[in-house]
Amino acid sequence: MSIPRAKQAPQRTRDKLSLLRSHPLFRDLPGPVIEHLGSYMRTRRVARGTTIFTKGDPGTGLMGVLAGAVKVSVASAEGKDIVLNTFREGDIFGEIALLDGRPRTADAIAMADCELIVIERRDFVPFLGSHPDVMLKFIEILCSRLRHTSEQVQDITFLNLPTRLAKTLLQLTAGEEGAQRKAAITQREISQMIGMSRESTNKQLRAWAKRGWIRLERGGVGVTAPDKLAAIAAEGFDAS
Amino acid sequence: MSIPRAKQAPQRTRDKLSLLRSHPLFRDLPGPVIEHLGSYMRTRRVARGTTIFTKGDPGTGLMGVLAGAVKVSVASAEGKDIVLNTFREGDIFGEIALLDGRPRTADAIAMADCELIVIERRDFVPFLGSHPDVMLKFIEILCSRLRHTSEQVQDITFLNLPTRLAKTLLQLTAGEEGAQRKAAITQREISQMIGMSRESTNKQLRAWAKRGWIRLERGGVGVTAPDKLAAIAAEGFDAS
DNA sequence: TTTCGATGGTGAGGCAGTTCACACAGCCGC
DNA sequence: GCGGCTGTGTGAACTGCCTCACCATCGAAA
Repeated sequence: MSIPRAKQAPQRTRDKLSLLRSHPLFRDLPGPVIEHLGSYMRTRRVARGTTIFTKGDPGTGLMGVLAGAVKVSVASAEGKDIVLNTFREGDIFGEIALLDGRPRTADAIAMADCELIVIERRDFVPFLGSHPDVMLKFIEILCSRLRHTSEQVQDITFLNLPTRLAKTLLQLTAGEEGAQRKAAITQREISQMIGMSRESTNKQLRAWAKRGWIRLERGGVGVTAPDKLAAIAAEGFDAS
Repeated sequence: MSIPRAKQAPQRTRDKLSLLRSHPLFRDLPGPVIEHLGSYMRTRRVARGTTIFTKGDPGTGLMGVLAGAVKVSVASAEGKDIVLNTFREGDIFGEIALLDGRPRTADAIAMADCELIVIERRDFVPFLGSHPDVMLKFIEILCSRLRHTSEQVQDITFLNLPTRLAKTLLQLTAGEEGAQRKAAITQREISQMIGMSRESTNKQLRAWAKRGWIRLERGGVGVTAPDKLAAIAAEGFDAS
């Protein structure tokens, strides 16, 4: 859980150089270096549902999200899926295969129509070698990913369905404080994020919708009583 | 799962400089640099059961295992524990708090009498800044940790008790090919590694002991039929 | 317009694993 | 050599969640 959520940003497609300049990884670099990096990047548009890369692929490079949302998930032999992480506008992903050169260990799938930037390993690794400050930034990213995945292990082993669901709904809709907090996501995807069956997830969502805590629509959830969900997420059970 | 297991090494306590020289992190460094590093390190002996650091502690530094074994675990509000990782002679741990300077997110506890080396963050970070090659090594370590924790998430969500237990037993006893493969570990600790109750774990262990696949003794398990366990770990169920 | 896949909704039944309540052995300290 | 603690062994009862088997609806493609 604890999906890193980008600050609410302009809806329109951003320029790739503007992503570089605003991203914590690169923003401290001198302008010419950023333009140099930009020349290595290419952009890629993918439609919702497209597989961006697959488990076992040689990890060709680093990806960045200019617009849209991406989920990184793995499938079991029995066809079940679990979502390991989600990424939105301004996030980067795929850095593990970039850094260690080993094959991808999960699939990346577009949750919405996306515009991505791609930078190849063969171009980036030499750059990295001569920029220890960027290496340090990557170390920070890896540490935060590790803390995140660790927390996921704890959530899965310690928390029950309502608690995990409440936590996830709050994270999905965080950053939309003033207005109606809502997220565009299917119930199946929610169930894969919390590692529970779609049916169980649906039943809990319905129960909350009946109490007026959330609003359900096709392909989306809106949180109307974040305080109630926060209480469940904190208490560890559904105190009604 | 997939606990990184150090190669079988001499039982006696190793010298701290010898750990540095043989560890992949440092072995490519010139001799004087290693001796310089060694001057920053201090060693610490802890008895089995000792808490080495606790969740929430300021992350003071990097730890290395000269002798013994350490588990990194977290406790839930209800008193349940889960083991996130285990470390043995030759391994290093605690690198996350070292690298990002944030508080520890888990407890480290000695599973046996240990001799550890400690290197403080304030000493190490400046060193790191001037040694990009060591930073790269840390990046590799972080990547492999991330792959490991990711696999743990998958194991917990996809696999059932017998499968996870078989996998863990094999990893615990790996590296002792020729002789009787055995590990010194309590059943409670095993149950915390696989995220199941002690009772359920005990029942499965007994069942296998009755079939002669493993041998149980107080504070230890010996695997006598690794092939059978490997079959269960692969098949995903207990085909008898 | 029809068809079809993806999404959402719902109940009955089952089972893997938990929880609880013990009992008993070894081992340590005093 | 006496407590007391840790580690282990076991059964009965309970339960959260899964599986299965549907149906309804929507949207896009044919």
